[in-house]
Amino acid sequence: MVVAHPRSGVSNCEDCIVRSTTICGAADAEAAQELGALSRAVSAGADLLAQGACSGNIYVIHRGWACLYELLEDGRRQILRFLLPGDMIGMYGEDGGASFGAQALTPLIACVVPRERFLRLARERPGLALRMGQLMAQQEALAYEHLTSLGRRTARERVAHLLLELFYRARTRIAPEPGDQITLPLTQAHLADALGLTPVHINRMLRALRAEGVIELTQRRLKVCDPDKLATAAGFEREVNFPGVGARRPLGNDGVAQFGTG
Amino acid sequence: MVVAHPRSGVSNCEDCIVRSTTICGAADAEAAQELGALSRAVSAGADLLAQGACSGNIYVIHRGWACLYELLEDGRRQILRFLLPGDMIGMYGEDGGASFGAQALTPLIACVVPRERFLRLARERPGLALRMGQLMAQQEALAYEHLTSLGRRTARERVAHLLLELFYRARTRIAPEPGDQITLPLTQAHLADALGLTPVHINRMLRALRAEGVIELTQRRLKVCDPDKLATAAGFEREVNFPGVGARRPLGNDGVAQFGTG
DNA sequence: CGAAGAGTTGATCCAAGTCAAACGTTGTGG
DNA sequence: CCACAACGTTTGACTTGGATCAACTCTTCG
Repeated sequence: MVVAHPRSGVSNCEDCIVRSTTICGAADAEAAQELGALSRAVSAGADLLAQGACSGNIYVIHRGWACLYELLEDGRRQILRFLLPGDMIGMYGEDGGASFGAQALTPLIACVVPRERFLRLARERPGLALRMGQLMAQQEALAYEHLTSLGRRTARERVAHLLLELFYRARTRIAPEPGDQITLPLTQAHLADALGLTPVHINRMLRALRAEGVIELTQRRLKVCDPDKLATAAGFEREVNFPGVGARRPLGNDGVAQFGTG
Repeated sequence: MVVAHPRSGVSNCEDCIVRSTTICGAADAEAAQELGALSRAVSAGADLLAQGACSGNIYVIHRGWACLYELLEDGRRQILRFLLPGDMIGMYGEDGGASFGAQALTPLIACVVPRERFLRLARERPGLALRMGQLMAQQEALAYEHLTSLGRRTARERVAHLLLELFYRARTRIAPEPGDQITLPLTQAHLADALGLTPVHINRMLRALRAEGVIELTQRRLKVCDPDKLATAAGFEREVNFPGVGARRPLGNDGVAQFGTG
């Protein structure tokens, strides 16, 4: 259920760990205050934004995971993007209702910015508008990378590619955890809906990667045991390159420490 | 081959038929002049922008068709987007080379805007920056629609969906032709690379649609004989809805005249 | 005319889907 | 604290949509 946050607005924009990576990084103090003025808490599994709804808002993820999805009329679902802290949705107009929905995957806190308010701020601050364009360009590149996966990569490559991307993104957006692990709050059905496969087939690909000692994945935790093998399985032959994540590093070093520092 | 346009800049921005639909629509006279100052002609089949190149430019298609693509290391190709007059590429940074390439499908004229010049203009003109964000949001929505096709639609649905989208987009971007036809300068191999299928299978789907009297497609001309059947084949059950194209119309009227006038 | 590219067709194969049945985990309420 | 329900994962047997392979034909254009 959607619940009003006990106190409107996130507690403290100055301490926000994703501020520099998101739209607020380009906002002066006054604008930042307006952007962070409202927030909403959503429980895991509930919709932050229902497909077809007219919310009139932009949402910036503050804490937790969500996914952007499209539902077809017969119930098939495509997950378009996983949303991490700092990610933004709602820039696309909603005449006739939002084309895409967003569902919380964990308990979620999102900053709520009425679209009109954002436009007013941005009309006076070119830096804000440009920053938004830059973020959208990153999203677009990420969407294209995803598109290539669905169109031209095998099931195994898709799974490896997505795990690598999520591992990398989570490391840069969420306070790092001890060891080369991340919390991955997704079911195999989520991976299936993101990758255009069935949960059964996702399961087989994951088991294979586990059997080969490439990853460990249990109880919502992902550990990348062999980053190079995972990159190879994802189809990277020379270097790891994630347009839209801002990540590019040569292959050939072992260990995981390089991730997030390039 | 890439050839310098005989006279730098397109002949006349005032007469540009896509001006209002693209970035230039938000530009004052001075900015418009700077945006249209340089252009480049590219012959059919040549790259406007090679994947991996560092051009430092934004390109706005002025005349002709192109496609944005990603090439995998083993030669597999994914077409990410078909570019029509008014479409823009190159907003995403190119540190280490462009992640995606763009190839002309017909003789092409594109306006060339050095990225630094655009940023300078946009820093002084919030309207320009906002317009860019709006266009990118449209592109993003279109990319998501494409993503859903590759992930969750059958081959037949994908083909019908893409034809409908291209038919609709071409009608709004290119001077309309007599009859319910458009020029579609694509080979079946292009459709295959866009839809994640093989040319052989594209051929079978097209033949089926032709045999059912839904479309006619010969010699680079597409005629939509039965728009409702095509919409149904694309998976639309109630209304045609193209996020990112700005098109939404109810099903149930015959004829094609409604397209492009909504 | 002849060569290269694009479209067409049939035969066969295989990656991923479907179906079905356990088995594990998690959370909840009695 | 246990029992049970709901949900997620695993596994095997079988099917299928689309790929692959291999001709052959039709256009286009120099």
